[in-house]
Amino acid sequence: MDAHRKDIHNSDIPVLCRACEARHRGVCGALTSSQLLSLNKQSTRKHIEAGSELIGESQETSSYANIITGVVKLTKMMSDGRQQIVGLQFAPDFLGRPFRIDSGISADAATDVNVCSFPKAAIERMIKEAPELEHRLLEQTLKELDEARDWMLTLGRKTACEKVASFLYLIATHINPEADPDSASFELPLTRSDIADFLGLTIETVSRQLTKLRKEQVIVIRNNRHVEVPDLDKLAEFASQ
Amino acid sequence: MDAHRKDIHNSDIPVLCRACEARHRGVCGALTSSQLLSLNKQSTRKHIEAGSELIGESQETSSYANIITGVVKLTKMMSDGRQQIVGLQFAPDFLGRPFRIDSGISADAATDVNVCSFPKAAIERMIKEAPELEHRLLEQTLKELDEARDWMLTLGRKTACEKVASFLYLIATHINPEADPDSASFELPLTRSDIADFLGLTIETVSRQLTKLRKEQVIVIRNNRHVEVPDLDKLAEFASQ
DNA sequence: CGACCGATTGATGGAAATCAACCGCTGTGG
DNA sequence: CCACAGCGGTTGATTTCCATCAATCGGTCG
Repeated sequence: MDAHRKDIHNSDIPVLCRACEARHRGVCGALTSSQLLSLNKQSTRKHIEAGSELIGESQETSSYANIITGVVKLTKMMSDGRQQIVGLQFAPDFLGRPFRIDSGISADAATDVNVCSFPKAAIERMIKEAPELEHRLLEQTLKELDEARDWMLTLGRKTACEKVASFLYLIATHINPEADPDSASFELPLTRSDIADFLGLTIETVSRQLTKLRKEQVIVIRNNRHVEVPDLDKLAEFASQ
Repeated sequence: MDAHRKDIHNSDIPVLCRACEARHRGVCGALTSSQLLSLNKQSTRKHIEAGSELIGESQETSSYANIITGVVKLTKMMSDGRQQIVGLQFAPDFLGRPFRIDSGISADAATDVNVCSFPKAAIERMIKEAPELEHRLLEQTLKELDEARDWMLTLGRKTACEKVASFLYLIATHINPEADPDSASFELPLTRSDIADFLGLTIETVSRQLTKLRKEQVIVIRNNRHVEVPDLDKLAEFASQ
């Protein structure tokens, strides 16, 4: 992946981009430093508070964004109010659906979120100039497809307990990818209600399974939100994965 | 989409490609007639019988393919035997995971299938020459991602009856896309067992819901496999979509 | 302090899984 | 030719897991 990075020195990299993960693991890694500079002129950093909407369900959005920090949830809703979270996105994921207005999905900030936002047109023009950018988008889309299909197995075939364990495992391995691969300690980015919507369960069942995992000593729960996992392998067993 | 077709006349189009849907709606539409000709020299038509495997779960596959006719099911399996169908593919879908060996998915012919198969290397070389080809792959991948997320809502939040109705609606609208948009009549490409694995149910529940829909006069069942839907809108209501 | 919100826990009900019997069809072999 | 085994599918009886309904807890904010 690093082979695609056109820059060797940081000399002509925009200040805001220097520490940005999107330039390494994200889509911006596909750009030359001059392209990065031009895109940077049109980009703005934005802070979005937990709970507010990034992309409306079928409202047209005129910009794309990279997630800098925080967690974004992608939700589908039925007309009678039932809803399902169909994806979680972490830094440095690319946010926004290229080449189509909408697919009945809304994107909301699960936690406080910082994004780097660009006009749609700027990205689409740049795609034409840099095929490598489209390649990165394909890579991310394939990754999201894999994740969606993994989750389909969880939704369709796992028990409530396995679902909750799978969720905790997912968060433990995504919220801080560089951390210890054996144990983990983190703040849950979702409320019980969100977790239920992600797992196709009710909040009561989520709560019961969490206390079950706590009693089985698979996890330690501090403040309803803070979770510690002393042994990730053990958690994976409970998740059947 | 037609704007991308480089050919006006059929004169220099390979015989096998002339009637192929992949050249219109599929990935081959991204190729010039000379590229098509060169790819065609390396491609072979293959017939696969219902039930046999196209891509093993983690075995490396050295070729990609376009589906000419038939239905392919993508399956994920757990170590204890539970399984979930995570996608169905119809003509002229592209088959095979670009840029990665595997993602724990196996592809099996649900019905008898005809494919047009190419060596992996040929496609990957052609992607470098024709960015438009990668664009088509991105389009298809985004479509599959949308479908996967739609299905996540079905798996997580719908009742057994809504799931079965959703499945019938999916088949009715995909098996013959050009047909009457109001009613439908088709052979189910999946067994009851496959349907159960697609819906996250058991075969018994699938069977019960089918008879329920039959008694409610939403569908007519002829030979266990042949289904008629006199009113697709009514079916969509039962599917809550 | 009390209202409110998110979360937990308990009691009960229901939808789907499980267990089991049976149907209709096909192919096979005595 | 018929007996019967095998397979996919249906139907019935029972069980189980999760949803639903309801009460309570703990923390925060006005």
